[in-house]
Amino acid sequence: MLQVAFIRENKEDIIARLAKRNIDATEMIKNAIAFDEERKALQTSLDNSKAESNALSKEIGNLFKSGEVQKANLLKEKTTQLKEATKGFEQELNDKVEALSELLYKIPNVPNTIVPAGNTDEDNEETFREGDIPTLHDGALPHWELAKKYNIIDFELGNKITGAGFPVYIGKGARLQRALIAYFLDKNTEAGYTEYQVPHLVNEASGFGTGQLPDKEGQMYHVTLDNLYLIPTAEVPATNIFRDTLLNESDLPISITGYTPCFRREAGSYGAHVRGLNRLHQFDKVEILRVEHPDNSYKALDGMVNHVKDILKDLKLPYRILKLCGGDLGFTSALTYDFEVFSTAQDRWLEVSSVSNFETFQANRLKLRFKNSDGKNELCHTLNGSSLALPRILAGILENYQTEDGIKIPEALIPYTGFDMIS
RNA sequence: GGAGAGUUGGCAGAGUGGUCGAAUGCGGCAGUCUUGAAAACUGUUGAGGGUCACACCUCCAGGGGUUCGAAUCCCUUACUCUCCGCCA
Repeated sequence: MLQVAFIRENKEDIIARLAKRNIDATEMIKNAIAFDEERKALQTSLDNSKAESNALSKEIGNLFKSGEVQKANLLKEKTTQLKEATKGFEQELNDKVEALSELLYKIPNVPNTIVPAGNTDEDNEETFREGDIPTLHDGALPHWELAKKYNIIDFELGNKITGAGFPVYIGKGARLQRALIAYFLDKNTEAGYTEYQVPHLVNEASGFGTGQLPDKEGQMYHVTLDNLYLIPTAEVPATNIFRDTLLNESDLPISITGYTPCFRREAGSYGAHVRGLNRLHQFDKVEILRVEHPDNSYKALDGMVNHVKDILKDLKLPYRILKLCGGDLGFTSALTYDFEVFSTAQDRWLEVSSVSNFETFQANRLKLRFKNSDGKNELCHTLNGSSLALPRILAGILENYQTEDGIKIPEALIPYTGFDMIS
């Protein structure tokens, strides 16, 4: 969420930049500032009322000590009236604060100036493309057919055990999953990210910390008996490591990586676009996350983009990078690059990674700060990205590496799979 | 599941009704010494609101209550730990 002080000082600029998301924030911004003014006024009234009570209490204490009980009792009566007033102000203030934060929760992050305008994914700007799109043999299959043909993923079995969107990986398919996870984690740790294993269920406070709650709770599976949520991404537990923390400047930057399964309730659309591995309720992902000094966060974003590029290059998958337009940008992000791998047999691009800079948007809600060189507490910048999400990478490999004799394994993965062919 | 103890500043940890925003240690910052660093010594150092700056207000897990006055007493919720039980 945005800081009120920031809104107050950059009103026009914020409205102009939010327009890139195709929202007219004029009213919200105006209200936020007005609510804050009102909040301040109420706070002052309350403070004055409390200051008076405090002074009286002190006086009463002294009177009791010096034995002037009658005088003390007189003052006591006065405090009773003050209490009423204080309570009233308190109530009003609470209401105002709540109204303000509800409003703030609804204002998305301000897009970076380089974010292209646009409404949908059509308007995203391609910034990079690499890798050759292979020419497949006649009768090349989409990955769900390949999965069946070689008996490496069983979608129907998942239906039986749980429901749609919970595939079962079998034999070399399962081994390939495990190989990808290990490979990604190795690549990330080699690049300086510290590996973490985090819980797959989080409490309510964590859900609030990263903004899944209060609005998007429908997207998470909820364990009502214990009031815990299954994580939709490792970003939630990993980011909440830093909830309510005050770092030293020398602690920055922090780079962590972790593998988790991800659980998403979202039903999504139907048809070919959600077939097979394209969209699942449970999938595996390796995440990278950074906590940065504000001056360095965009450099860090570039670093993360380059890192993901290296991996895709290493896997020899044809991919492109998109700079997301305002309309496609996530609520909390200031700038996002999406990575898409070309799925040759489906003849479409599949999103495999999304790398974002949230600037202070997450940190503000998390209360993640560092002590800067002036000794002042300042919000950190947070960034994260997938490095990488498994299902669509798997789909990309299956489809792009298929031959008439079977599916070849990318060279970089062979040390992890222990085999070079699925046939 | 049963019984008990606890939750205090960046961290550890004292504090049982007014003199407590809170001892002490560690850490951080600044300085002395040193070619430089370490060590040692000296000073300084919680957060938020508010103000031009002060004043002032709030915060001792969250919420509520008692009281003129609460870190301190009471209720409640969450969490942590110990012992017992169960168990991978």
